[in-house]
Amino acid sequence: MSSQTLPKQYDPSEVEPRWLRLWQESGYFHADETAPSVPYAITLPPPNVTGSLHMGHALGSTMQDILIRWKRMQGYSAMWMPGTDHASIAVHHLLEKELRRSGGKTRFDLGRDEFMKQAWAWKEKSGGRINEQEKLMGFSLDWARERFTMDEQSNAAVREAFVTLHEQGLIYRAKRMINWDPVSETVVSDLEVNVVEESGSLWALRYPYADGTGEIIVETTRPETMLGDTAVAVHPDDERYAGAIGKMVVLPLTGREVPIVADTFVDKTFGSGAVKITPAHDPNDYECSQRLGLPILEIIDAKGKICAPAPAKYVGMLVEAARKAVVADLEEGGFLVGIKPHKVPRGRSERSGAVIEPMLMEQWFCKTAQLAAGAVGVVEAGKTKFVPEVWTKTFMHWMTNIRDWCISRQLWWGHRIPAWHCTCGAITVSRTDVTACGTCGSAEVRQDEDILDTWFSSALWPMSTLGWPQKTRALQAFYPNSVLVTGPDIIFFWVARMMMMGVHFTGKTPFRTVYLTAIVTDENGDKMSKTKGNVIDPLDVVRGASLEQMLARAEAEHAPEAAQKNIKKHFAKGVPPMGADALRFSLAALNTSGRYIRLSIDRVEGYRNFINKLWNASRFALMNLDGFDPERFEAQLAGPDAKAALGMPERWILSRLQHTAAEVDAALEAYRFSDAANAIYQFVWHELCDWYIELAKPHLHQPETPDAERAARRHLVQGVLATVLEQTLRLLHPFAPFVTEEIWQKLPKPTQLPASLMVTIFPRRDDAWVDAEAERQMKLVQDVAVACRMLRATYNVSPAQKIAVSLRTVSPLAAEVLARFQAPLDHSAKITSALVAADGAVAAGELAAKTMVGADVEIVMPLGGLIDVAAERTRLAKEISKAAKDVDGLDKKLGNADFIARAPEEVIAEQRARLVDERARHQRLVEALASLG
RNA sequence: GGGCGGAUAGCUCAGCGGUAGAGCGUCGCCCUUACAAGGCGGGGGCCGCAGGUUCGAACCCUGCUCCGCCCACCA
Repeated sequence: MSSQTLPKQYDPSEVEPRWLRLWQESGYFHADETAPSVPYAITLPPPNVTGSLHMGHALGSTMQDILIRWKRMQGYSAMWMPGTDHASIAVHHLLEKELRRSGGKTRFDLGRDEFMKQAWAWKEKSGGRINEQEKLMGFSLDWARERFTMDEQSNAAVREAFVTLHEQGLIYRAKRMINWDPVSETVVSDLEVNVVEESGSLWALRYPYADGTGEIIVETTRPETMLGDTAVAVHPDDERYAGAIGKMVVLPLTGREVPIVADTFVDKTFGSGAVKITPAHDPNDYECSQRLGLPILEIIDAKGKICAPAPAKYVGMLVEAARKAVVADLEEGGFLVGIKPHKVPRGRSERSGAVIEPMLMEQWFCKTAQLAAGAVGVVEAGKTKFVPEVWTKTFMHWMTNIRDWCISRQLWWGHRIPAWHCTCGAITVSRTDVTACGTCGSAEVRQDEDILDTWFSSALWPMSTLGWPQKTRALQAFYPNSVLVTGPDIIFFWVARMMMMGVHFTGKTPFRTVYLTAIVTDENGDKMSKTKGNVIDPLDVVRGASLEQMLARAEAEHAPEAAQKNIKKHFAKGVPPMGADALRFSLAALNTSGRYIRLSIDRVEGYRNFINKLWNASRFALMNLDGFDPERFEAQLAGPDAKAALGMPERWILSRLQHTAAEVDAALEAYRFSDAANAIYQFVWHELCDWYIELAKPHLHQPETPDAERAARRHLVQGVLATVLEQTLRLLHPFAPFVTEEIWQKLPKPTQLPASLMVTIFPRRDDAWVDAEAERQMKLVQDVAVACRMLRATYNVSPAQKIAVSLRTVSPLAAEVLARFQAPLDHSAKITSALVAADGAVAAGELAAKTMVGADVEIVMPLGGLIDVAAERTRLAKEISKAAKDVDGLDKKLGNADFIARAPEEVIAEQRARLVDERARHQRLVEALASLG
């Protein structure tokens, strides 16, 4: 088998497309529901078809792919379900923005059919782009199963769920106080409203008593709503107004008379202690009106404009304009008592940013109490676990305080509600399209104009993608999913609702574990946003982007001026191409248990360097594997004397590999992605590259004249290097699939292995190769080498210069190890060592730099004229003082009777041993100092 | 107003009862034929503050001070 050579630098742009194609064609991404192996399933949170993937998607999906690839390599039937979400209101918002920009039109100018046509076109474009991105990232999604939330199967699931819930009385229609978005002209759910405190004013108004005996002062942040007041409320215990309760006041500007009522919800200490009641446009006031049976006047319409029965003067004004007009008129009429600045909580639509208008409207609702109880139940029973665990509380708290869910929307892009209204007033809800009223039989029926909240279909997603409501084989195999990986920001929107629906319809939780990822921010901890111009686009990181390209794109997307400026600041030199592996590995390595991941190009660059390091280690291996026979080596390794035939460094690296495999496995099992990535990083860079490859070099070097023993040794070292590398590639493959596959394909290896790395078996720790003794010996060699290098560096010894060094030790064990590994040690530290059995006396004669390794080994490095006695004294004095401090501390601890009496025995023994070592070390350092004269 | 999380090296974070760690940055020396996207070495920490528990606390408990989230119908 001939070795192959690799270029000096890893070039992902050349490598990635090749394997993408091969994997696609291989069918490895597909998991069959009829396969005999144990199923492992993840449903990809379907990205919105609003644009392209952002870094949050890249993070979540990379973690999913790591899990899927890892489990696939462990032999599971690993299924990862792809798909996209129609994202009703988000798509509306985007399309309408486009309409406004290109001619000031609204969806109503276009009409329902034409709007839907455009929405579908948008979906095709955006969905295609998302697919493309997912493929480029190397995600091993089961493409044959790909779904969309508005496809046939999903539509069927939505209808089934809606009708069933309606039959069960869990979906109902009612007139309730809802959140109205006057810009999108639709109702939105409580979750889609963000309440922010904004600066506004508090107006004090004078309402005169109808009987002319006085007046009452009310304070409000929304004076325009006074047009719809139907009462003034005071607290029943408020003595100031004891006599006023029951009186009528004349409502200014309208002339209407409204009563003064008593209700305990009023806060006596706020303002005047009297509050105007506008039942139709304030949730508090509405509830008050219900308690007291007050009339309701709706004076704001769906467009956010004042309407009758408000006085004609104001009708047609937008809320903001009406406020100005009302205040002016009140002032003119002498009803305005005062204005002061006031912080007001203002609800804004999450999507459009419009100020939410609380309104009374007839809508469809989903009753949540019973559904929530089911979801809470599976969590309490431990059927679904949250990782990190802290989220359990957040989930439970919301679920136990949940309110009914408004599911209808006055939008077009989505699932139309399967309810038909008849002229007789009856509503027919049906799984199939209705042509005749279910009550009177009339053909005068028309389908409800509204559509369902996007999250209604999302809630069914883990089931509907597997064929529900049909009892399919896929559903049986892959439901419940093994894990859901998503962001904590959609626990309520999505996770909770999937659990409610899943438990309700199947009796089973949709997923055993919910793993919540961190939120990706920029390096300053600010959320990435296009308006801020701090977005790092995953594809830019993968393929690279020039500053010009980034600016051009921002311009095409109509990003604000400030964003352009920020892009110039953040990405002055653009983004260099890093490759998908570097990005994937970075995301894993940075994904600690924290709530945020601060990502920057610099950090990805560090991990790209790691990928390149592995590349070059492999390059070295391939350059030195000529003549290597994997079959022969495998047979040797399986033999009874295999271990004895290997050198200590070989046994050491194989032992370290076992630890690494165990660590990676354990970390992934616990969703500690950064620990898994870092274990591999540490092993590859600091064990395999820094030490093993260096120690292997002399053995790999071809002798001029053939020597049977050397050739045999060389073959063994080649075998260990190839094996360790091959196993490392397997460990790393879920994180960095491309580079590992590329190297693996070129590596000489036994012929019975499969055609792709992605279907090899994931390494597990093999205790037979764990070798504590080799690790102990290697540590001594490393420590001595490091100490020698330190002395060399301290005295600026040229790297080319070999130096004679005496290694003096009182320990026969250490002496034996050092003797055996003198050659590799000399090679690694660039020294010519001489072992000396120390007799306690310090070497006399020429001045030398000295240091200790542990308590046993004294390193004496004669440097001839190089040594600076004063500097050496300072350095040694520092070491001595540190040792003295350690000795002191240990002395004190062991002199403490309580410690001896109460601490565990092994701890005491450990401390005693340390004291002995530190004392000896200290003693010899002191002697070394003395020897300097 | 409730609830949750965080404060450890210059930066980003691990560690969560028994010798304070990593990555990046920084400083010094090196283009040593796998890799300068590299090698070798160094410096750098009252582990937020104050108490307590313990033989022993970065770690457990209490309080405080800052940051940051989430939830909530107060005019």
